[in-house]
Amino acid sequence: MKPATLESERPSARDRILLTAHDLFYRHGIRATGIDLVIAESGVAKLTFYRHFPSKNALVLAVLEHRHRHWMSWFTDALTRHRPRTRPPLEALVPALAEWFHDGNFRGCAFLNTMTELGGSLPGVMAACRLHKQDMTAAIAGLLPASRQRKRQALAIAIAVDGAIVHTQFERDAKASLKALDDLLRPYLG
Amino acid sequence: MKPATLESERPSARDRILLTAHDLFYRHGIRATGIDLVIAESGVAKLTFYRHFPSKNALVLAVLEHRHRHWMSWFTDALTRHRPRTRPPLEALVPALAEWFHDGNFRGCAFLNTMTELGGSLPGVMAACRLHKQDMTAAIAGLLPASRQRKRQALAIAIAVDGAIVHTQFERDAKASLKALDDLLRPYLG
DNA sequence: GTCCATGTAGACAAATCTGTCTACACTGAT
DNA sequence: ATCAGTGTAGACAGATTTGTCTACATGGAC
Repeated sequence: MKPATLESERPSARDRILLTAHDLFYRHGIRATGIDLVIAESGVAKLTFYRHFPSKNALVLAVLEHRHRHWMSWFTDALTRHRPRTRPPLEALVPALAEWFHDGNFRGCAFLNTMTELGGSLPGVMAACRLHKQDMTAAIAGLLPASRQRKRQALAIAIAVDGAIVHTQFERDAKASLKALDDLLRPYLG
Repeated sequence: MKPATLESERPSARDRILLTAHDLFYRHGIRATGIDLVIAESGVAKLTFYRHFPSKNALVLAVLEHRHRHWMSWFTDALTRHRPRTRPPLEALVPALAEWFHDGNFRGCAFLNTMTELGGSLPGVMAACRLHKQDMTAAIAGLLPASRQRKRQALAIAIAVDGAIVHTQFERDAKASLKALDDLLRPYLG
């Protein structure tokens, strides 16, 4: 996952804020990350920050939106990269996730994390999280053969994936999680 | 899940603090819950609080310990209550979880929530979370027939359960989660 | 009776966090 | 040349949070 911006020029102030916040929020959590730190790390003045984002909450929502675009484009790309020629496309799922789980910066699903941190308190977070999971599930459904049970199967698989994500997050053992996920997926591989 | 204390007498100051904190932390998150609120809600003086718990962090760890005991005793009890006479014991799992998921106060796994909120920052939280999941997995293993793959199967099932927990948490649709979990478990039911 | 553990009420210090405000500099378009 | 937009630096207000401290009450053990 992620180069984020390959452009060689220095990104605009807004982008620097967004990317810095994305990193800090993901790494340390949102409530644990003060605005002042985001501002210092992105090398921007306080007034500049507040010109682009009216509040920390607005920044949080913008970061989630950015994260969603970024993650989904990585995910669909990884799925096509690992797509096997002859065998069922679903086999791409575990290798794709393996890329992510083995990334040194992996800290679970940003949407699940954000939701547990401030799901109830910041309106919009819940919706963003649902949208994200919905799109992830749809991408998984795209790997399954058309059938009357496709949606149902995709949901079960998405739930297994979420389990593997959180398990990797606290157990720090990507290999074991992936093997277990593979076990759970076996019946769906035809 | 839970009556917590059936004793008719007023619980001790320490217990009131512990139970109040448990509720508030679980419902609104830990960082979102100030010490002052815990103190006010448990009807205790500030000094009394600090005589029992040297800091908020100590309270957090005590609450997790309490939660672990409480949850595990509910879990094993629910599993035996739903144990079918003639069919495989694993069939008790979904009905047991259904009790929890349908509880109006359900807000996901307290350990996963706490870990995402302050896993890195408060030493001890990570360990408590691992211990909890380890014990949960062991309880699940107890439902499986002895075999060389029992541990491996229990891990896969525990991951599916965690997925169902978080899915219920953000989608608020216990029925769908439980059906999907049932799908995932089918191969393990013999 | 005295002492100690345990309790209540609430003021207070110190840190931290969000958001506002003043003052100034650079750049490109008109 | 001027002006609007965007930027920097940093002081400041106001709220909130954790944890300490003083002063006092009660009830059981010895």
